[in-house]
Amino acid sequence: MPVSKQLSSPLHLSPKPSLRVTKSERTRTAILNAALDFVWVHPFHEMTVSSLMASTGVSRATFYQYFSDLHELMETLLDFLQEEIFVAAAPWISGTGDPVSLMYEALDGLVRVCYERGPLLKAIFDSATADKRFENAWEKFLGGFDDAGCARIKADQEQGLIPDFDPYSVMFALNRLDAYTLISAFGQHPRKEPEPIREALARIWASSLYGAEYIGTGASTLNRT
Amino acid sequence: MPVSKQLSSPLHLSPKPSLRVTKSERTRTAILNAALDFVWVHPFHEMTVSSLMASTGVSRATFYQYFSDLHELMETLLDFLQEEIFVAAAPWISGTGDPVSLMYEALDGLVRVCYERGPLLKAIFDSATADKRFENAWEKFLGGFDDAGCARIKADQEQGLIPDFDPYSVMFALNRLDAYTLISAFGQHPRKEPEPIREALARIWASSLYGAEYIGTGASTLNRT
DNA sequence: AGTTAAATCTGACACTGTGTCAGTTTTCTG
DNA sequence: CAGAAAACTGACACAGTGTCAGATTTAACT
Repeated sequence: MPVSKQLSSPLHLSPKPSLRVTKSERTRTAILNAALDFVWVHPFHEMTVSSLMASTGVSRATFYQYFSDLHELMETLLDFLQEEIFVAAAPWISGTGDPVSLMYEALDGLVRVCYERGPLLKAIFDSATADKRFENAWEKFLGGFDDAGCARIKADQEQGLIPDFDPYSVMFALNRLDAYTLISAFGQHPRKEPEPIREALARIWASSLYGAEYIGTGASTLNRT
Repeated sequence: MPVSKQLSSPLHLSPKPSLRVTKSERTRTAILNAALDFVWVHPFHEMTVSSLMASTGVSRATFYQYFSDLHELMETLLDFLQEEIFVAAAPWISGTGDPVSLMYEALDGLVRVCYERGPLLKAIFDSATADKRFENAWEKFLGGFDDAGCARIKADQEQGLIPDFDPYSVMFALNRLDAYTLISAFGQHPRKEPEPIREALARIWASSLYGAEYIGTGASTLNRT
């Protein structure tokens, strides 16, 4: 019998550490954690309010006390993931120092977070295709990176580090590159190995922005888990 | 009153030109065309069998004589689009001559097709997220380009035209770059302008594969519509 | 500890959309 | 133009959604 590779279980949320933890807070967190567990194993389109609430012990109707529908639930999880991704990408977006090293650092962190959260990321992405409001939220999320990255390119262009081209459309494309590559690679079971993906993204970013001579400068920290 | 930019209407399918056009063929084509019309204007998740059949004049139950569900319908449209995309991408995949020019030519055709078919492409993509079988078909579609592009990279690496790196993961990433960039840019109303997108993709491909010195070599044919 | 208003939860209902089937109507072949 | 095959249909059972009036539980305050 082949030993199947065990998935690491998803990180759970815990209620805000206030003095009194009300029942309401506990229930809400239980629902969110049930959703995290669910999407780790099942594709988003199999998620129903019933299947979710079954694993919490409270009734289906209760779900609607906390979320207006499944998309609002997923939007909450996006907020949570967004935070982690912002932190990871921060170096290149707002850091100071050598832009090329900062870019490698940001990409490194981004790959790590997306690898850890792979199935969640994919579920969020999938749920965005079935709801107008959530799709807007997702596009705003990506759009934030378009604008921030665009600003960084302009700054580096003024310093002569990046050749002169339309920063917006290149940034638009590079962000979609990251998003869909990471979702494809890490949103499935089994996930692809992170290291080759990180190298491919780093190569493409480095050569497109700063030129071939910088390729391979960045050292991966992915292996010190 | 502001004049809203008119969308060009979607190209329709016609039944195979055989001697006798049976009623069955006509009905099937009518359903496919109704779907083309529908996704040009509405997002995929608003498509129901009823809404589709309403615009054909035949009853809802008839739909199931031709397709087992909406995803099978979309799979049929994918086959149709796939053909156009293969033709567009053929130069770089299997053409002979200067690889850099061939790459520009393929990218040029790809952008043109995806611009013309934008909303259809997006609808196909969206429907793939809600069905296991169709998701596999979509991944096989992209996977075909991964393999073909990979072979081209290897061939060009042996000729010293492309630096030595793991061809698979770079090709994986570049294909996801194209797919999601084109879907994002042209799957919405209004679509983005094709020319800046083409330039961004061409820049990224050229610098990642053949090096900075080739950027800008390719002349666009996008404007001779 | 006991009371009670507010917070939380629930069963039951109306609704939308799916996929199927027995039976009717239309097509078109010989 | 007869009749078998092809095409179509109304009606049904099912699965999932979102809502609401009322039941139950919580926890704040004597």
